[in-house]
Amino acid sequence: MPMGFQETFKALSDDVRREILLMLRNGKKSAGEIASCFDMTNATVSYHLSILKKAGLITEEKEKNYIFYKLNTSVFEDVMMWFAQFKDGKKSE
Amino acid sequence: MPMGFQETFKALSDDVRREILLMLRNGKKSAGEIASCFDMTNATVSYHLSILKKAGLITEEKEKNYIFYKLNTSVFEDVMMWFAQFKDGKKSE
DNA sequence: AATCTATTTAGAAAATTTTCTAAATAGATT
DNA sequence: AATCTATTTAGAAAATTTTCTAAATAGATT
Repeated sequence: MPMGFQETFKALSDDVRREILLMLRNGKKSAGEIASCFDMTNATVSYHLSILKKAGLITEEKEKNYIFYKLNTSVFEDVMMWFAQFKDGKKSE
Repeated sequence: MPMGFQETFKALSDDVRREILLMLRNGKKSAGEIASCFDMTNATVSYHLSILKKAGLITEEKEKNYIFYKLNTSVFEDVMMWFAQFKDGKKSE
């Protein structure tokens, strides 16, 4: 689903979106719960959620008329891998 | 020096800048050497270098009339730490 | 079926980022 | 001292991102 690193790193480059990710560490939260933590409209938070979703960092789950979001840890692993290239990278290159 | 994560993640969110970082894995390179790998003006690459420098991801070193850039691995460690928060984060929180 | 509740989508304005051209800087060479 | 070489800075244009308001969607309740 995620188009690649460009999209994922762009998603990670915003304070609000990183805050959302931290917020989801201990389990899923609805769009409304997430939005209530910020001083911006629900529409704007929804925009940020869509960016995180496109980047593959979160997934959604509909229940009643709520939409719950939760972390997709596998993409975090991928980003970690990218950083691993800088750990004593001299050997393989 | 780096103002914090916002700046560092913003710096990492651009393809050109991530490419520069990869390019510096096997040692320092001058601004000109770096610029020659891209299809953009030296001035533009200089702009990207300044963003990476402000983010603390690279440092510069003047020699003759060249300016050499190299990775500052300690800031990479810091970013890795941020990601570590998502690794089985349930216990401590 | 009408209404309510939670959320997203569309479209526009504001803010930020990226890129360029032209000029500036600064050390090295003639 | 004049010039050359490598690089950056300034300022503007173009592109992208963030935010808002208003309207749309869709499932739940009355």
